[in-house]
Amino acid sequence: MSAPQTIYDIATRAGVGIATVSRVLNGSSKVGPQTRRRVELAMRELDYRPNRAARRLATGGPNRPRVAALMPFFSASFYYAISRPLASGLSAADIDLVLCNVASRTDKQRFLDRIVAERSAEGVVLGSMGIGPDRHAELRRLGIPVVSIEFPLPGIPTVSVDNLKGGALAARHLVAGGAKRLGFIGGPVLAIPFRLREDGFRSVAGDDAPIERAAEVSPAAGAKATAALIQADPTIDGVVCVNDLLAVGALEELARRKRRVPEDVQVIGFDDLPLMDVLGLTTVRQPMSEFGDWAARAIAARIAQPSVAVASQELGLTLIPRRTSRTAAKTRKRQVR
Amino acid sequence: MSAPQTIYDIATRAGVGIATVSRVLNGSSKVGPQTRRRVELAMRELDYRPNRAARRLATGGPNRPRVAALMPFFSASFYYAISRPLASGLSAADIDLVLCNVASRTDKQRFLDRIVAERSAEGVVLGSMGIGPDRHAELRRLGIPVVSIEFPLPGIPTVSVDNLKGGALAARHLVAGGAKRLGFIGGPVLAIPFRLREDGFRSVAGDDAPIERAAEVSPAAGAKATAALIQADPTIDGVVCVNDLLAVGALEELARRKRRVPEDVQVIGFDDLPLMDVLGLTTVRQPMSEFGDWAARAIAARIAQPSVAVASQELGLTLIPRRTSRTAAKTRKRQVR
DNA sequence: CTGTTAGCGCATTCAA
DNA sequence: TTGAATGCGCTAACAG
Repeated sequence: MSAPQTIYDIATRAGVGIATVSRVLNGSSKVGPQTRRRVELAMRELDYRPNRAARRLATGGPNRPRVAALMPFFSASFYYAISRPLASGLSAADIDLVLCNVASRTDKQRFLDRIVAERSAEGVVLGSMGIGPDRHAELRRLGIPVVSIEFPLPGIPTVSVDNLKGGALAARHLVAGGAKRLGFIGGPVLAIPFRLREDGFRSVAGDDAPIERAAEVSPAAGAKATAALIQADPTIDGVVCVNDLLAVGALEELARRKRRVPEDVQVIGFDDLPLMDVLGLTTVRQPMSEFGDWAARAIAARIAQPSVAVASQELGLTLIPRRTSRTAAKTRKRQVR
Repeated sequence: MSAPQTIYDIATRAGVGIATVSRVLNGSSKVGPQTRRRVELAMRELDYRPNRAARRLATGGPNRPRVAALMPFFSASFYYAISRPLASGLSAADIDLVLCNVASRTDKQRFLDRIVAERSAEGVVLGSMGIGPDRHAELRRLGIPVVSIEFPLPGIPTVSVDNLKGGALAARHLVAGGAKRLGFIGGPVLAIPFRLREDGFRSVAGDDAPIERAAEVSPAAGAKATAALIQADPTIDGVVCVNDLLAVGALEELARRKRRVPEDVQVIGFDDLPLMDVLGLTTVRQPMSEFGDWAARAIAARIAQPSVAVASQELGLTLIPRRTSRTAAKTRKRQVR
């Protein structure tokens, strides 16, 4: 590719003034057809492309802020549920949302590098991921506020739930339903929330309870982990899953093995994703849409008033009993915190 | 709010030079603490916010294009499935993706107004929605390319499927499974694809086949429509749904009425959303991720080479037989087109 | 450590 | 219809 051309280059090339170039650029009708053709030709020949920043500066257009949302967006519909209110909230605050689908650690760094190098965002929303203290310092130096969803970071406003308590809640629910031997299906260990739920589970099921960690979060992985769990201990009659998708896989595997749910084995998930009601999965519901709402409000506030701090918030978890667990004496929804 | 301030304003206010202001703005360490405080104070008092365009112009940073994706993003996970590859594809092409969640007609106009007024995007991706010819002309005058997903528009490259054929395919599948009396659950009439599927259905089920149109696309609406359908004609033994979510609702309603699926009533959906395999729903699969891939490639190409046209493309539909339909003599996946 | 000066690329007067 | 000159708000040398 050629080096960036300017209207001067193409004006010279076409033998006209820059004003004329600008005119054809903006589709002004006050340009002779002859001239227009010459200019258009020159633009094509030089592979010219207008500089956005210059245009906006010149036109004095509004200076709408942009926030970059970094999330492993498409790994689970969890983020979908968060993005919806996030997008709406930001839109209402007249802020543009730039989606950054983070699929790997390098992805994340690439996006962040860009943001600081080009100052291409006035705010950053982190979904389920952290940033190093150096990076944080850099962003704060540049005055780019950051808020986090589901990933507590020192000095960064965060919205989260008590995952430790949530894991315990799930385990206790199955125990209340009569489960004697609990197993746990975890997720990738790097995910802090997953680890906390696991710890919570342990706190009630004991340290010797069998645990399987799925490498990825999908029904297939959940099925595989379930098989491993049963192999490890055939007497298991309660499976706590770190996430709904995994739980769905557990259900599939159990059906395949002709184990009745919840009679033989109870299953509980985490999140309460869309369609889980249809599937009848008992789960611990996360307030996903509130996550998005909060993030939108928080980042908008930080951008509007950099000087006033916004406080982190911990939201409540709700146990949603459905068909995959036994309800001892009419268990109802139970609010935690 | 106050009128936009510049660094000159705050420089004057703080009694320093603009360079110093710029320095504190960028977190340069070469500023006396005393001076810095004065500048920061002035900035706060005047509610100063830097002009992004000017910064970028001055720094000569890369001129990354942005494309605005206008979709009813969060109404169905259908768009989620499309956005994923769209985001990845654009990211690979070094293009920013700005999400525009269009919830209403006015929303759409607002976003488009902005784009033309502020030239805030170098490309537009339309998801399941059209634009008027005047708007189209305006965009083309400004040299902002547009591509469309699932909504054929004259003069605009579009990726789509043959919905007419798809509707017929679904109906024929149920007939092949032995259905004698077919009913149809449609969606909002304004949606062209929905209407086409309905027409396709009609072409095989006949004009007198009962049809219910759900006002919104959700399991609840599907259940309601199913009830109405059965009320209209209790002998119905095959339900073709314009969309999977509606089909899920149909399944629920049928279960509630103790009608066996597929023995008493067969059900087929459209899309093949995530988890439909788990639910065992027979459906007509749309190549959603290919939609996103195509859109990313198409808009990137248009932006890179405005002079070369890109052709519309029609993708294939696949029938996915599962547990909610009867397979006469081992029906296999059938590719169309 | 701080101020002065000169562009960045473009839209837009104002004359011609 | 066209061109020359001016400024958008900011960063980055360059002096002091």
